[in-house]
Amino acid sequence: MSPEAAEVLESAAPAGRMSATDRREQILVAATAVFGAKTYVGTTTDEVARAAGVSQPYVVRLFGTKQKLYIEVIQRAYAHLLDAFAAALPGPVDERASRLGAAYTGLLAERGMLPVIAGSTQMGGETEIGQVAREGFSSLWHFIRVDAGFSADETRGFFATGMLINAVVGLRLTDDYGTGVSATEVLDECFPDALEKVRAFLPKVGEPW
Amino acid sequence: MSPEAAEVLESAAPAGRMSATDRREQILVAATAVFGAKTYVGTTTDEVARAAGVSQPYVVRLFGTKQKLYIEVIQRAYAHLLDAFAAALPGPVDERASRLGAAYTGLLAERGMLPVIAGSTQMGGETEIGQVAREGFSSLWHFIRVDAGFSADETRGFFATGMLINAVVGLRLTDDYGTGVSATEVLDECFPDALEKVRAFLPKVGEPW
DNA sequence: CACTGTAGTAATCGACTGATAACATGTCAA
DNA sequence: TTGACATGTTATCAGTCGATTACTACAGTG
Repeated sequence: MSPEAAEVLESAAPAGRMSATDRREQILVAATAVFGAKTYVGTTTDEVARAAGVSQPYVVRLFGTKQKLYIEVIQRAYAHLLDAFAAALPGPVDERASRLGAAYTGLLAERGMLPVIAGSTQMGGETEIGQVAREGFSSLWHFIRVDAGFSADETRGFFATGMLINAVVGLRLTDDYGTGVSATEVLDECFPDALEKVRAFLPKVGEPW
Repeated sequence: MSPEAAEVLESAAPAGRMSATDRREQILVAATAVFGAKTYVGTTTDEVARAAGVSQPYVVRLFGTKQKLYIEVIQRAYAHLLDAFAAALPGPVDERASRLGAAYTGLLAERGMLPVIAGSTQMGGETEIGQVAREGFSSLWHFIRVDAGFSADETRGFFATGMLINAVVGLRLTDDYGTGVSATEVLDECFPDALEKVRAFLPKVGEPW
C-alpha cells in the first residue's frame, strides 16, 4: 500500500533519450527532492542521478559541479515561489495576506521545494551559494514589500511566519500532533488553515521526501 | 588586530592533561562552533578535534560517534537557551518580551550556539537527532507559553521572530546592510534593538565562526 | 616504588564521493 | 549512407572521513 521508504525518492525513469533541456529540468526536480531531504552536503550526486534515472557522471557533466547544480536548484526554488506569489496577488485586498500565505504552504506539494528554501537560509557563510541565497531572499522581500504593498512591519511578520513554518516542517512537528502539547498547540492554534495542507504533504520521521 | 580567519576556529589549546569532564565540555564548546559554522554533515570529527586541541580519535572515543556528539551539542544549546530565558524572566511584565528577545540574540556571543539551534530545526527527518530537536523546541515553547505566560498567539509571534532572526543570521544579511534594500530594511526597521548586537557578533561571509 | 586506572596519541583501514576519461549509442542533415 | 554532433554509460581514481586498534604517558594510592 504505502511505498517503500527507500523507493520514495526514485522517480519514474523509463524515459530513453531526451533533449538536454528536458533532462536538465528532470534532474533539477529530482535534485530538489533529494537536496531538500538530505541537505546540500548530505546529498551525493549519485543519489540525485538515481532519483532522476540517469548515471552519476552525467549529472556532473550537465551541471559542471555539485555546487553549480545546487545553485540552480536554489534559484529555481525561489523563482517558483515568486511565481506562486504573483499568481496569488490578484483578488480582494483584505484576503491578500492569506492568499500569499497559502501560496507558500502550497509549495509543500512540490517535493523538496520548501526545505530547499529553508536550507538556503543557513548557507550565508558559503561565498557563492550564500550570494545566491541572499539574492533569492531579497527578491521575495521586495515582492511582498513593493508588489504586494505590505508595510515594513507586515512584511516582517509575513516572513517571520514563513520561517516558523519552515521550522515546523523541518522539525516534523506534525508527528507529535495530538501527543505533544507544544506540537499540538503550534499546529492547531497557530496554523489552523495550513494544518490540513501541512499534514497531508509532510513525510513522517525517517521517511525521505 | 583581527584574527586570521583560518585560526578563528582554533581555540587556545596549550592545556595538558585534563579531567575527562572538563575535556568533554571543552570539546562541546569547540563542536558547537564548528557544527554551527559547517552544519552537521559538513563537519568532520577532525575539525572538531583540532578546534578543541585534541586528536580526532579521542573525540570519537569520548562521545562514541559523531551523531552522539552532535546530539549532546544540540541538547547543550537548548539547555543554555532555556537558562538564558529563565535569567531574563524576572522584571517588569511589560518589558518581558523584549528581555526574552534580548536573551535570544545574546546567544550570538556564544559561538555557534544560534546556528546550531537553527540547524537543528531542519533535522526532523533524522530519527534520533530529530527526536532530540523536537524535544528541545518543545521545551522552549513550554517555557515561553507557561513559565513566561505568553498567550498562544504571543508565543507564536515570539518564535516566528526568532526563526526570522535565524534566517537573517544564517543568510549573513548583515553583509548587505547599507547596500541591499531588503537587507537594510529587514535589519534597520525590523530589528532596531538587535541590530547592534547582531552586527557586532556576526562573522562576515566566507569567514568561519 | 610498583600497581592500576585514566588521559591521550599515532597509525591505519574500509567505505564513500565528486570528478575525469574513455567509450558507446542514437539522431539528423546533406 | 555517412559524417558529425548530442546523449548517455562504464570504469576508475584520488581524496576524504568516521571509526578501530594498538600503543604511550601520566597521576594517584597503598
